[in-house]
Amino acid sequence: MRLPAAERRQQLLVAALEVFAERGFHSTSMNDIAEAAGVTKPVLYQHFESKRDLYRELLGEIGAELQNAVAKATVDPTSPRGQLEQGFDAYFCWVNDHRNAFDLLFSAGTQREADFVAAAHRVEDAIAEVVADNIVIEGLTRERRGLLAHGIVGLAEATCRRWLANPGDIDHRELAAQAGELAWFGLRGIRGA
Amino acid sequence: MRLPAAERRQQLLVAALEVFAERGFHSTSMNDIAEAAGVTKPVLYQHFESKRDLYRELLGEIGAELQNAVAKATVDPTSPRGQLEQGFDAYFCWVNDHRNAFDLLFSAGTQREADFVAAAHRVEDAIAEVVADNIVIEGLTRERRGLLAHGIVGLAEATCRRWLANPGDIDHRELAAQAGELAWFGLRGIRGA
DNA sequence: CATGCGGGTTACCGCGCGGTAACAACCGCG
DNA sequence: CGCGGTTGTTACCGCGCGGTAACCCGCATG
Repeated sequence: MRLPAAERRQQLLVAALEVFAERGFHSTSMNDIAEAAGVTKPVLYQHFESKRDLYRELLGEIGAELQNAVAKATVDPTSPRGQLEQGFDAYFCWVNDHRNAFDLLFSAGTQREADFVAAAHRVEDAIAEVVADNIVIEGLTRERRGLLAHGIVGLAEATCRRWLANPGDIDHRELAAQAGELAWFGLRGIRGA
Repeated sequence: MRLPAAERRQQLLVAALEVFAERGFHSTSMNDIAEAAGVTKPVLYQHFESKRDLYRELLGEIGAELQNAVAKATVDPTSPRGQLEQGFDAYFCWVNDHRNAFDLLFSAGTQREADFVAAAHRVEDAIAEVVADNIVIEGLTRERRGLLAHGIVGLAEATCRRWLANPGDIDHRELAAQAGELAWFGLRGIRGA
């Protein structure tokens, strides 16, 4: 069945996300994606310059979404601890609703392709920045704060992976509460230089 | 120059590690590795069944090393908090001495190749298990403990990545102290159900 | 009915890479 | 010296995949 360009493009992105997330970048051929979308290869090339281009576009969209979700959840002027927990919750919630996207960003073949890696890092950095802004400890190097923030972002990532990998269905709120506690009390314990 | 089989094999592993760590699995050809080792392709195939086989072997060796380093550092019967810090220190220290290996395990092309990913996960799981054993909080599900442990392992990983990515040369001990504090006080703050 | 255009398909190219077969040089040994 | 085994090399194959050229079809319009 034929579709107008805009819709087709969107559908291709959806299909590509699914296949890429499942099989990774390199193990996925353009044919695979086309087939998954019920069309043939050249159609893909009508909408995207190249395979890498398609992948990049996905990464960009997805990364912006996640970044946005976290940023939006943390501007709300509540207690610092609340901000932290809300941030985690937004993160986990988003992941819960976009597992494929999460896989694509942080598990699938995004690794080691220079520009891809850069895209994923940009997201992590952006989120870490938000976290870092909420770390208020006297006598701490900027660099040290950055390390802590990245550590916490990594904590969120790893927690997610374990969460998704295991069948035990824990609500993302409980998870956020736990991770939030861990991070919060951890940060409170840090002594400034 | 000609080498006895055992030595050549070892040298090939070293060369392969370097190239794989730099360019990732898929972007590295067998020719690249051979060239980096100063030989030609068929020599590689005299020592390793296939490209994947070579990669697997590297992952296995490296993973075991890291796992070992952490495990050895934590059997020492000191305070729980000391164990935690020593664990981190062993981790960071090992990474410091084997940056390529770390890259290969957790950053490079270990991507989405099912068995490769599994190898990396085995290492994380093993380390997380060690961590989990040291978490003694009443009223916590086994699953919850696992999540915390994986979170902490992820924290270590992410901290490392940020550490290596940035020029600022911080000593791995300082890093371990900081991460240890974060994790320790974080865990102390967790309330059992 | 002609016509033009947007959406799709078939069929193909070229290249790079994993992998191999066949051959060549070097060693120790009787 | 001749001889076997070990270490390397040159030259090749086949295939899969990214990417493309050329063609097709149906619809809206005058």
